[in-house]
Amino acid sequence: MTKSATSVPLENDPLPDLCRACKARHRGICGALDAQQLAELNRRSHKQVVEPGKTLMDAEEPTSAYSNILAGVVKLSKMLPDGRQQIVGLQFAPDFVGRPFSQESALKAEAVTSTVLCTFPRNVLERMIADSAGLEHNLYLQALAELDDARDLLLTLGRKTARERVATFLLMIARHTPKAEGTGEPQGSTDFELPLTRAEIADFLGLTIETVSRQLTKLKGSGVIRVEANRRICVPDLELLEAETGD
Amino acid sequence: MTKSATSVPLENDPLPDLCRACKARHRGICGALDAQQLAELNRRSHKQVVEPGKTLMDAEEPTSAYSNILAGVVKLSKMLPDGRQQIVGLQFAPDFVGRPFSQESALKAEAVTSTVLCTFPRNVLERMIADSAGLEHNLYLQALAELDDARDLLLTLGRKTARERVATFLLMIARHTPKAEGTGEPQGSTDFELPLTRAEIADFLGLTIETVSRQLTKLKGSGVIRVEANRRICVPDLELLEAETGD
DNA sequence: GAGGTTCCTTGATCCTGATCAACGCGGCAA
DNA sequence: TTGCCGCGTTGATCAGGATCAAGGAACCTC
Repeated sequence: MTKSATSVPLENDPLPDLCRACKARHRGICGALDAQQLAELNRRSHKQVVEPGKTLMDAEEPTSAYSNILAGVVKLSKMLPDGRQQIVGLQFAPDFVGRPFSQESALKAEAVTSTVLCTFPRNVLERMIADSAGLEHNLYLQALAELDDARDLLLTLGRKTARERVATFLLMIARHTPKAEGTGEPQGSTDFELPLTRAEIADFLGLTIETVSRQLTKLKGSGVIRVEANRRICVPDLELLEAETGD
Repeated sequence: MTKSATSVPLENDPLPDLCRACKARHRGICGALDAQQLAELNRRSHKQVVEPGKTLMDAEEPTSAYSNILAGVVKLSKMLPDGRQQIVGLQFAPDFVGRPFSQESALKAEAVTSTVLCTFPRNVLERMIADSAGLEHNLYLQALAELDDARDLLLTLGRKTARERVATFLLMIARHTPKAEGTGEPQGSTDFELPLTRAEIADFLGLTIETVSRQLTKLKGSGVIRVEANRRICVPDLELLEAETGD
């Protein structure tokens, strides 16, 4: 495993530039490849910027490509025939997006923020999986991590109150926002931008827009958060927020 | 992959008896092993019968063993500190139970019905994973299948009404109950036993016992199901039930 | 048979979050 | 400027499911 794999100075890094992000967490695909495979992957992949709201993958049409997220946020959602919608997962860099070994995924993947992707054809990846055990291992680790995420969310949707759900969501985003270092932020406090609209937060938490808005207002009233702009949240004390999550 | 792998007559099957179930679906571990590995696995594993309510795995203590389910139903659940509980997955034969590459799993696994397991030590499996790509592939496929299950459940918990949730659950169980052949059951009808108590169904669907009970009564009143005994359900027309699920 | 248990159902009432509705704000095009 | 939008907030009301409460049925053990 590449626990602390930043021993190679970036300038001399044999990794294709698209793939550096993958080394940070076990959720990208590049960490497991050897130099030759990386080179091929880089040759066959292309960098892509996707604007908010655009679809990367749809339940209707079979996916022909896979991607690694280099920057931005992607939502995975499911919809009922009558239009009710549920976001079943959020993915951040350097997550892998796509559904190996299956032509379609029953999921829709959409860019939430402006998103930078490293995209490559399905057959290239599948061949690489076939002859590189490490690659499949990395994908497996990511699937296990997504499974943990999904099950945490199940607990949230099945058993938490609206207030707890919103607090849980805020904490999740706070944890996905890299801590700006040396900014003199007091210990235990954070400041971050919500990548999702209220409607998306509602679809993630199984609530309505109005309820999300009201709970944010109440958390503000309790001094747990400050809402600086619509999207900008300040958490003076993370422990206070944690105490609101129910777990 | 072993799509229809029952070409070998069972009497002449080189598979250890514990592992035959694994061939049916991509959720067991044996399908991927060669004869020698199967022999070792069989030598190091033992068959185990677990009574309803007994714990196979707990969030508190690190798991030291993995299992394959040979018969019965296992529930995976999470609990909040105040006791609220959510079942986040149900596993049937020949699913694999355990959390590779992690000492603890944040989940509790309990037998729902009387369950037959094939259990083996963690280190044996992890060594086999290391030198058999096929094994990890099978585990990966199961993780992907569990992920799909979890996300279906997310949609159910986040966006469906109580009636739809109960219908969805019944249909899920119906589909996991092997169709008794040649019993002269009319086409499209099914008859099955609920493996879970009302309380467990409630914990699975994010509802209360009372709501589950009432919705079952209402579905009965609408002629969608008949409740023959507390646990025995008869679905005269599966399409009627499907129409109640919301999807 | 009495008494306990567990599991399930049903009724009455309450409350959280949904629904319906109005409005504020900022951006943007005509 | 005037209208839009899209996005978010707030208020009033409603309703679905939770909660509280009681009781029935099946199964123990004594």
